[in-house]
Amino acid sequence: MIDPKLLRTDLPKVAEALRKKHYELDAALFTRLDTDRKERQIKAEGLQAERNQYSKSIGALIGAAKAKGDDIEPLKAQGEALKHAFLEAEESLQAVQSKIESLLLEMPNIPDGSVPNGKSESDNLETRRWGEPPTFTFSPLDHVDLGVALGGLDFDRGAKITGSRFLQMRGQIALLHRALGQFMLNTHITEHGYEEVYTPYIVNRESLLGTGQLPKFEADLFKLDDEREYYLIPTAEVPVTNIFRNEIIDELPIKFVCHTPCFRSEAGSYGRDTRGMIRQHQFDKVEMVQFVEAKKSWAALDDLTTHAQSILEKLKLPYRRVTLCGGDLGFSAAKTYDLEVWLPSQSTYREISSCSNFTDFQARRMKTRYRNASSGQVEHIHTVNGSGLAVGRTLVAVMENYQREDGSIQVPDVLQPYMNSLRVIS
RNA sequence: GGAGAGGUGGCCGAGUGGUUGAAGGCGCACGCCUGGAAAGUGUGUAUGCGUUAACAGCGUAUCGAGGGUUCGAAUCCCUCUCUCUCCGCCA
Repeated sequence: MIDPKLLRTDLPKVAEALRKKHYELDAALFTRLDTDRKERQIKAEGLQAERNQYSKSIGALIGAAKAKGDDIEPLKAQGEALKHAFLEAEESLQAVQSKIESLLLEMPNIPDGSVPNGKSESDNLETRRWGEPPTFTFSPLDHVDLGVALGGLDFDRGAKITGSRFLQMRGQIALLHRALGQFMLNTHITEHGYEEVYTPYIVNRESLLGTGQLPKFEADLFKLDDEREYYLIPTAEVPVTNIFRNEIIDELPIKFVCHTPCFRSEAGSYGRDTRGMIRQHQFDKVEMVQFVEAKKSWAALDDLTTHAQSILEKLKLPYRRVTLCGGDLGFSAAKTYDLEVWLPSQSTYREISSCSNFTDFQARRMKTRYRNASSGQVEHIHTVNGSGLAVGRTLVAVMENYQREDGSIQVPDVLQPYMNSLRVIS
């Protein structure tokens, strides 16, 4: 959530910054609500102070009245009157505060000044390109044809077991998929300084509010039919980032990596990527999450992005990096770099990782803070996260880029130790 | 699923209706003491919100969460939640 103090002091500037995200901030509404809030809060707290003071003195007043033989009922009635005046003011304050809270919870993070203008994906800015797309002496197949022919990908049975956008993997393809996850996890642990965490795959509403999936994006989530309001995680970002919800952290930075399945309802994307495993309701992802001091989040984003890139480079998969434009930027992010891997079947680069700085936006929603050693003050931390990488899409990329004319797939060198030294999938 | 016991500050632990944001201890910070240290000793040591130039003062909230009773609730009542113990079941 955006710092309410910033909204009060610099409303036009915030509204202007949010326009880059194509969000129209209703400044008049906010000002009106906040003016009301201030007025009502001062009134309610004043009445409460009066009531507290009266309660403290009533013992003596009753004692004195009794000594004189006076009726003590008027004294109690006075207390009652104070209570009712306060409760009325309190109720009116609550009403306006909950309106402000809803408004704040639906307001996206402020994009960083360096974020390019633009409306959609096509306005994203390419900032890096690595590797050469492979050239084939035959016409390359897509991962569906390759995987089905190898008996490793089974979309029909996935659909039978569950429904569309689910798949089953088998044999050496399933092994390749598992090897990719293990390789990514191990690399981040041993080479990039992350600590492994295992978390629940089902989260509550508070956690989703904390990272920003709720209240606005309920439709993207799978919700359990249960009175407890539980949801399947759409990304490990949710459970991992919420580890420190409502906590004050002593030692920063903290770097976690977590391999989980992710569940997305993909509502509203019915026509897109219907073929293959690019867009599934369930996919595996290795997620990196960093908790850092406010001053250090931009360096952390650069750092984390190179960690994701190194996975692609070790796998020798050609990719490019784009900086998302304002219109394509997610709700909670201040800035995002997407990594896109080359897919021969589509002759294009497709998203395989998304690395973002959320500044203090998630931390404010989660109330995650740290004690600034130099100032002694408690401050909100910054959160930075990114995929390192989406495992399903990496499988697609390996299959397509490493395919051979006979339909077999060469195993990338770095994966062989994870696959019992298997060199070719056939 | 059944039965019972509990959730108080960074930690331990008092506190069953009225100067309790909360005794006491530990830890931590700073000072005194000391040649230096330990011991001893003194002071301080939660977070949010509001007001404010102020991280000064003042006000307000918070004793798992929410609701209720009362002039007044950490203390009484209700609901939820989490933890622990025993039985059952089970990966």
